[in-house]
Order: sequence, then structure tokens, then C-alpha cells
Amino acid sequence: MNSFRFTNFLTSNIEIDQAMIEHIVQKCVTKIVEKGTFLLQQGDICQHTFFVEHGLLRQFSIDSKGKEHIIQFAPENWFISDRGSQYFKQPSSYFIQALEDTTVLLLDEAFILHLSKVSPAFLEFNNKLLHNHILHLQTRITQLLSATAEERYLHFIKMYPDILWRVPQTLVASYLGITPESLSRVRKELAQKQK
Amino acid sequence: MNSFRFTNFLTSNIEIDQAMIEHIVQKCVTKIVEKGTFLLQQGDICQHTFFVEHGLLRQFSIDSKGKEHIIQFAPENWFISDRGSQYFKQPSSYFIQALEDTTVLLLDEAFILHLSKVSPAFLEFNNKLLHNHILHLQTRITQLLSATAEERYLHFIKMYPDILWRVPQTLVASYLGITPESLSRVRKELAQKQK
DNA sequence: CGCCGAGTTGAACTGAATCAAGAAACGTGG
DNA sequence: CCACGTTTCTTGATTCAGTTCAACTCGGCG
Repeated sequence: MNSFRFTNFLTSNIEIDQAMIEHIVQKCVTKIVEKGTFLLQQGDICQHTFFVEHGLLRQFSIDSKGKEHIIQFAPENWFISDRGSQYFKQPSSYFIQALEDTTVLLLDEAFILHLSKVSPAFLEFNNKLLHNHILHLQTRITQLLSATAEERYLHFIKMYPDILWRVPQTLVASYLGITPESLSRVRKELAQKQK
Repeated sequence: MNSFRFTNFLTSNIEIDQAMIEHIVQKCVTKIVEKGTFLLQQGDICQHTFFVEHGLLRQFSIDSKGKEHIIQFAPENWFISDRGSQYFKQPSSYFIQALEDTTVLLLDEAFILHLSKVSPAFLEFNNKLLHNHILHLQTRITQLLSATAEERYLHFIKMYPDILWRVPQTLVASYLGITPESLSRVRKELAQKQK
């Protein structure tokens, strides 16, 4: 059973009959990828929205100096996609990569549009996802504009406590927009304050 | 005629008959506010999506140290709203304020939902707006994560050349996430490179 | 055992913030 | 149309958060 979480997620987020959920789930392609695999590369047009059934993904960019910047992590029960690229059929600026062996469900844009037409409930659901995404992005911008490295770290561990234990610190640093060395120092500071 | 731009905007962005556009426009409330007026305050639930017919708005937050951070500007032909707050009926973290005497059209969430139901074209239109918004927010995050003050400034003047002339530099600095003094120095640097 | 990647620590450096003061531009009322 | 006060912009001196570079530690794993 590779779509357990997805079925659950739909059930608890859409007002919809079980038959429709079965229908949706069955039309989704399941993909099992191993750690390191890329599901999207910079320059490609994003073809799918991914739902993480099991495992962990990251979305990141590489800047002009060759540095990686993580835009977001996606653990179990998260959707991830370059919505802009997928919707506007533009080349993406991002990579999506598996940080662990991961099982994802693939929803392509055509299927999303189709479901939105035949099922008002699904339409509503997708709308909710979009607004949720916007909410997250806005929070992230506010953080980057107004919080120090330490504040951003504290915010991170509150929001994503489990991810801290699943990825090397260097990736958390990349998400926070600081160097691994700086993150190490922030953590040291905090540990001393604890005492 | 207070909805000239809005009518134009709809006409060129939706595949829809003129009668429907008339209908939409007539149901929208026009509001003329003077410079300084707040259309949304931190803590309020955002009730409207605003379309800027004439003038200029800003969306900003105030952090724990009392500093302002501009999330986005909205000149003519732009929509602005705290989509998250409006959709989820949550208190907003942001202010929306007029930087010039401004004419806006108000679309409330109920009206948006209604139109989305009766007009597939409008639904599609709103979807486009949402995706566009996501695209912008993502670009902004990438900028904040990977670009220096100077690079962000150059990016800004390329994206919003007119706004530079319409607001004090101190607000541009706030958008870029730097102090007014730093922006002044960045500009000085660039002027010297020009020579 | 020895290597290797992840994390830590130190020292020097740097981009931007802060604080402070002066110059320029602006609008409002007389 | 000028005068005055207010806001905006610039410049300098200093400080600071975070980067960079380099060396070292630690824990796994072949």
C-alpha cells in the first residue's frame, strides 16, 4: 500500500465520497526513488505536484556563485512542486531532490485541472493548498526580512522539529540562509544559555 | 469612471463576454483613499482583495523591535491582499497602506467564491492570480537568500522601475531588507562604477 | 586501522547596521 | 513667492553579525 497517507490526507481535507477518493488515488502514479534522486532539475518545466507518502524531499536553487539555497523541505504528508513553473509552463529555477529513500505520488497539471472541473470538492481542496502555500511563503519572507540567525533557527525547530534530526545541519543552515559554521555557533550559544 | 483599468485588466486576462465583465465591475465597490490610509491593519482579518485602479499601496509588517518590513508594493493594475488571512479567516500579520492618494476596487472573499462558481473563466483567472502570486513570493525568497544588497537593488529597479521614482528611498530600502543608509551607499557605489 | 564526511572552533575579515551630524528637498502657511 | 519646519538623503566613524578560511575532533564504515 503506497498511498496510505495520501488517502488519509484527502479524507481529512476534502468533503468527498470514498468512491471519488479511490478514483483519484488510483489515477496517481506512485514513484519510489532512492536518496539523491532528482525529481526536478533547474531549467526543466515542472510536470508534477508531488505528495510525499514516505521519506523526505528538498526544493533548492543554485545561485550564480554556485551556492545552494533550500527553499523548502517536504516530509511525509507534504505537497511539493514548482507551482509557478508547472502552471505557466516556464522553465523552473529549482531542483527537487530526495534526501532519503522516498515514495511520492505524482499529480500532473492536466489531472489537477480535470479533477477541479469534475469535482467541486477537489477544486476547493486545491485552492486550500494554494492558499496554504502562499501563507508559508509569506511567513518565510517575513522571517528572512526581520529575524536574526538565532531567531530563524528557533522558529525552524518549532515549525519542523523532526527535520532537524533527519538531515545534516549543513542543510538546515542552507534553509536558514546562513553558513554551517554560523549555525554551529548559534547552537553553541543557545546551549550555553540553557545552563 | 473609476474602474477603467480593472475592466481593461479583466478583458485582457479572461476569456469572457463583455456582459459578465460589466456584471463583475458593477458589483465591486470603489474606494478612494488618501495617502497614509490603512486598508488593513495587523491583527485584523483581511476582508478584501484590492485592485489598484490608480495610486500606490504597500503591504508591510512590523517586527518585535518595531521595524517595518515591506513585503510588496502594489501600483496600478496590481492586486494586493493578505490571501492567507482572507482565505483562512486568520488575523493578519500585515498592514496595507496607501502611499499615494489611491483608488481601489474591493473584492470580498464571498464574491470571489461566488464568481468562481458561476464563471469558469473567472475561476481560471483567480487561479492565475494565485499562481502568479506564488511565483513572485518564490522569487523574492530566492533573492533574499542568495543576492547581496547591491544585486537585490539592481533586481528591484529592473522589476519595478517606476516605483523608485514614486516612493522615498527609505521604503525601497525596507523592501530590500537593508537600512536607508546602506541603500544610499549602494547607490553611490553604482554611480561611481558607471563613470 | 585509517579514511572520510560532518561538525566544531579559532582568527581575520567584511558587508551591513548603528549612531550621529549635516545637507538637500519638500510642502505648507503666511 | 518666500520662510520655516519636516522629512529625506548623504556621509563619516564605529560596531556587529555573519562569512571565510583553515585546522582540528569525532563517529562511522570499508
